[in-house]
Amino acid sequence: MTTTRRELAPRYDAATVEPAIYERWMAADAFAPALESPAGAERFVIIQPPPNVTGALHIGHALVTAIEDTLVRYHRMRGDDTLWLPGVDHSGIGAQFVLDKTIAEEGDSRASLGRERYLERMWRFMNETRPVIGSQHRRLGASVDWQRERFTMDEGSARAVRTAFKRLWDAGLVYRAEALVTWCPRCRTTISDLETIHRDEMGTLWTIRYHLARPDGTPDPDAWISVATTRPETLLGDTAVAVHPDDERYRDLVGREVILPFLARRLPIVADDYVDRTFGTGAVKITPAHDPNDYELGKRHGLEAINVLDEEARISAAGGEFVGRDRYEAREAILDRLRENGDLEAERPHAMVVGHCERCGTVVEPRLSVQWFIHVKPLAERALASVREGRTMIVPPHFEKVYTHWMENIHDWAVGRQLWWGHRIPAWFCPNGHVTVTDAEAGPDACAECGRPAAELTQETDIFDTWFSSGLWPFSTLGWPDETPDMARFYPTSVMETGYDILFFWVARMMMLGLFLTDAEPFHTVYLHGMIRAEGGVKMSKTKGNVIDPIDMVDEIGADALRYALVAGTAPGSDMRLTRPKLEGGRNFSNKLWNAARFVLGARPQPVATPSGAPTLPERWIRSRLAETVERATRSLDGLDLAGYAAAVHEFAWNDYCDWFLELAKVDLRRQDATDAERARTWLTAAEVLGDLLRLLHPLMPFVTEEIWGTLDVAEPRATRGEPMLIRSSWPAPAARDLIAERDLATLTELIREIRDLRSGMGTAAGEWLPLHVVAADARSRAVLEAGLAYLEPLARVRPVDLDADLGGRPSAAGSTPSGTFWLGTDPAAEAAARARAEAHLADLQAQAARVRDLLGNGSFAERAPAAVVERERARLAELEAQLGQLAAARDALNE
RNA sequence: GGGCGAUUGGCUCAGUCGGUUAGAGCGCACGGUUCACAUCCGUGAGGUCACUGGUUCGAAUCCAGUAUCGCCCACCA
Repeated sequence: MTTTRRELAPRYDAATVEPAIYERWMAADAFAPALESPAGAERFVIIQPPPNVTGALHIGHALVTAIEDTLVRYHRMRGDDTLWLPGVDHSGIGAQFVLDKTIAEEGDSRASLGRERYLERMWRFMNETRPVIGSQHRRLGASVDWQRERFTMDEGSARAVRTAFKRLWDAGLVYRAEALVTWCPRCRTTISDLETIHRDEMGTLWTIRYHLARPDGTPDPDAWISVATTRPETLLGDTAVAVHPDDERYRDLVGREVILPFLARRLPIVADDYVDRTFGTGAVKITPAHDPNDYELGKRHGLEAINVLDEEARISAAGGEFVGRDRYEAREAILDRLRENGDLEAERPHAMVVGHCERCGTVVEPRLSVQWFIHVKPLAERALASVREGRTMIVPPHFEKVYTHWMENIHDWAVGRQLWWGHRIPAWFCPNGHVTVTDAEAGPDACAECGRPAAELTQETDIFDTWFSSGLWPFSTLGWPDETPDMARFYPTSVMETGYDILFFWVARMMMLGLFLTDAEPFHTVYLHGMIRAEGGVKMSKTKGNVIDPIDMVDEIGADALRYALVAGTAPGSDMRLTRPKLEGGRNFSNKLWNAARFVLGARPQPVATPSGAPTLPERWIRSRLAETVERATRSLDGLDLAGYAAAVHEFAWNDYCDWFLELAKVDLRRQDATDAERARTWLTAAEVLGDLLRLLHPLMPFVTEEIWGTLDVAEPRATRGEPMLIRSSWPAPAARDLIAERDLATLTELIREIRDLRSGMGTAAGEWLPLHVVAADARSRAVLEAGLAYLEPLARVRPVDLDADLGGRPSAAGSTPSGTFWLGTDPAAEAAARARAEAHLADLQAQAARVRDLLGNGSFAERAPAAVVERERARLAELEAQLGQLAAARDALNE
């Protein structure tokens, strides 16, 4: 650690401070909840999406961390029983995708290694990549309970997965069936609809002639039916041609047969409503094994489904002469041959939607296979009711509609994946075709139906969709299915925070599985954040070179600055643009805090005397502003409005504390006539308010605030109330505001601002002292100005100040505030500018007064508007008229 | 083909229950060597709140429609 705890370096260096601070938190075991829940404490448990084990954290993870850590630190300071449990997801398909590429470089492949050695290799790979996520989380300041860290492939998760599946099975919610599923030929597994990305693409629509069969079974060269297709290679699997039953053109052909090219298969011509007469030729080739619609039609007409693609999308043995060729190669070959035969009637460009694998981008194929399904309707109904009836709230609320729409139209979940890395489905087959599902780690003792011994059973080779284990995360991490102390203490959880992009993948599954397995909503709030975009609102992508790496930013400007930039000015559920200036704004804010603290610590009287005397107006004022900020920050955080919280604290820190209070306090700390006791009181106020500011800001910017806190603690334990670490300190308590101090200080600052404005407009040199003449609006204002003379003079750069100015015979009053009018003694040249300004000001006030007068004169307004609103307008008019009176008097005096 | 969201100064975004003269940060202009900070200080300019119509004493805010952009969902060969 290079910084001492006694003083702050002239420049804030996040790169050295932040890691040292994290070490101190770890050493103090500051993240874990207490051993036992404190009596009377509320519970706050946040659920985070466990990042994929293989990756490095991207900017989206940094956003997750910023939001969640802010909430967690806030609740910890509030004294809630707070848990943030870290972990990583094994990411079945994603991990295999990455490992496959890695081992390919080593000259290996899935096939060359075999399942067992591949999995060994995977575990080795896991152990290499897993620590990366952890260390990056630490850099971002995540105050997670590392002792409870979990992994979706650990033993606890494995047990939860087996138990969950067994319970679903026992409840009759699991079935195994042949179905047409989406298949990725590169990942060589089934993927779900959600994992399929549909893109509009320009393809080709080919028109192909299928010749009618003659009685002897040979194709009739002169009679054919033309069908349109975008995937000619699938014709190898055709088992019919379909037309619309009412289509005059083909009425006579229904019931006859055509001969499939290359394979010479006889295909019936069937009639079905599904066919769109206006599309293509109005006749469709039917490939039940490779098209969802054809599959349905095939079932209606009892057609055979012939699979012509293997798992890598090469033509299978059923494809005759084309066997073994890649699907696109085969397509070209087939087209060439059709062309040669004169059976390719037409080809034209055709806009269509093509499905791609989310993971690898490969064009997916519908594929007929036997799959495990979860019957989700009953699960979805409960998940819907929970949200509809408000037991789980979604933030922002409009995502409830998205959630509802998806849940209402949900399809059964194909949970099996033909991969190796993941939880193997705990189902065993016996030679009699029976299925036995068990949650026992060792597998079943015997077939559940016929009693065949375990030795004769074989386990299912499919594994679970990664989201099945992720869907158990809120409770599997707490020890479920056992009734552990953690389950009792932390479940159901509080807030589940994630991006809206995985609402269906993850949130919906957690809701369904959580309700079914634990009979409780797994969390009471779903907080969805938006996506982070680059400049111009475009997606960040490596190819565009506009990716912001969070760890680079932490290195450069610090985690605090990054966190601030991510949280400030963002609304839940909407995308945000992260730009360089925004990040710099965060850095500047860290710097500002650092320097404010440097000032406060450097201004410490040596020694600090026992304070005495009544607090000054600025002291009362800053405490009142603090009280309001505490209220605003608390309300915002309780309402999950992180941007509101960030704005409240930023405004207080910069505008109230630095720009006004510290400048005013400098006057008191440096005045000659002050006693040590008074000076001590002012300084202590500065230190104590700084202490509370650090508390308020700590959830969002934990490092810089903790570092300053450490120094402040040494310099002034009263300011930290003896709480040695900020992370374990308490959230500021609500306090009463001092509205009189706020009004009185406004009297002073409004005048200062007006004078500065006038000086700036006149082009007065900044250092030049000008005489000030003031006519106070009332006795109270005059008293405030008199008492505040010592502040007024240096901050407005005016001297001497005449508080009892006489308007008669003086130059035009150049400015006015609600508490009075004033003019500056100036040279004649500047006076014209001042006068013009005064006239403009007067006109503005008159226009305002006229507007309010009109409003009040409108009978309907007085009658129908609420009394409070009317009253407010009346008061405003009175104030405007008072100011106008003063200004008019000043002008009259001049004109005489 | 459905659905959702957005549209507020040059840029990025706030704007509560409809109620003063619509705010902030960045950028811009002008001025600044005052002992916390130029990653700063002071001052200022800049907005028909996308458009049209309606409700209302009063609309950025509520309602209807239009336009543009974005996203999600969807089995048309």
